[in-house]
Amino acid sequence: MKDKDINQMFLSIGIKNTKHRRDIIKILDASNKPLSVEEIYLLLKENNSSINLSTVYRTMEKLIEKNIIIQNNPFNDNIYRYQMCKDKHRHHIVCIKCSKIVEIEECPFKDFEDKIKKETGFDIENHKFEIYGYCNNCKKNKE
Amino acid sequence: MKDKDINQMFLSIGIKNTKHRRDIIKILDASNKPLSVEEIYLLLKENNSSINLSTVYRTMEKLIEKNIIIQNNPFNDNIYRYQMCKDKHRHHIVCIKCSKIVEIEECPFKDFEDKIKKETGFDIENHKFEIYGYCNNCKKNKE
DNA sequence: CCTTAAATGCGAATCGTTTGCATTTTTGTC
DNA sequence: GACAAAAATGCAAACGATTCGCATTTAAGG
Repeated sequence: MKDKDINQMFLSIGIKNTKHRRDIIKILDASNKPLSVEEIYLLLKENNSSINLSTVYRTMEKLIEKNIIIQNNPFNDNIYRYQMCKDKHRHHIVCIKCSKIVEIEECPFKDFEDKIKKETGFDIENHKFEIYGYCNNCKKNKE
Repeated sequence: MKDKDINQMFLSIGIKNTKHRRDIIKILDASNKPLSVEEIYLLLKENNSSINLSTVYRTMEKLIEKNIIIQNNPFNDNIYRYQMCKDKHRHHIVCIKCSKIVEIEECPFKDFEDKIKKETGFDIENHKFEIYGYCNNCKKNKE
């Protein structure tokens, strides 16, 4: 994501444009998997950008509120992970052993949502799907 | 679940048969939704069964290890919830406002899992699916 | 430049969960 | 039943991800 686009984004959602926020957006945008606050914090440090953990947390909160990112459920470790809301709705598969995360091409739940809506009467807003297994490397020695 | 069956279960999985554990199994078995440790703890108290929170936590751990129960992902509150491994694989829909939980009849992901397996090369072990919306009562005033 | 509101850093607090350790209970054997 | 060994429990303290209060700094707009 280019600086110009990032500036434009902050302007359009009406939040202040700070270096920390630009850096965080770049990191999330460049990542091919959801990142935890800790991971973002460490990546920022590597890039010589000194930042406080609470600031990362507060930025996540703000970006969720503005629908720029979404918060994923913890896998099994009680740690939230975050990813950009891309145009396309995405799911991921997670390796139980090495925690490798791979994006899944398609989301097959639209039809299912309609069905559930009829069955339960709920107005459906969102869903989360996570799938677990052993990746190519780890499946040889599942231990 | 009857006492006889519970005793038999503890015997067959090789863990000690204590009143606390029997009580917890009964509560989980009777519940139509996943329960948190806190909820189990309070239900036990109501039934005049004094127990320590850590004991509930340790019982959960043991029952997961023996594949008697499964641990669900936190919804949005960072609290784990637990449910019996019934013969049938289940999912739930959660009301965003009042947290009401309703069981969904069917799990449509078997075919999808096969597809993902081919695409990614993962050996798939498990999946978790959660769906969110407003229940019949709450959808009138979403606020 | 100057003002105001928002963002940040820092440290302390929160809260669900885990752990160490002493005590109690279960289980199997005599 | 009594006994020994292993497992389970209670209790209090520790842990760790996240949140919060508050003083300071920074961005945005006139």
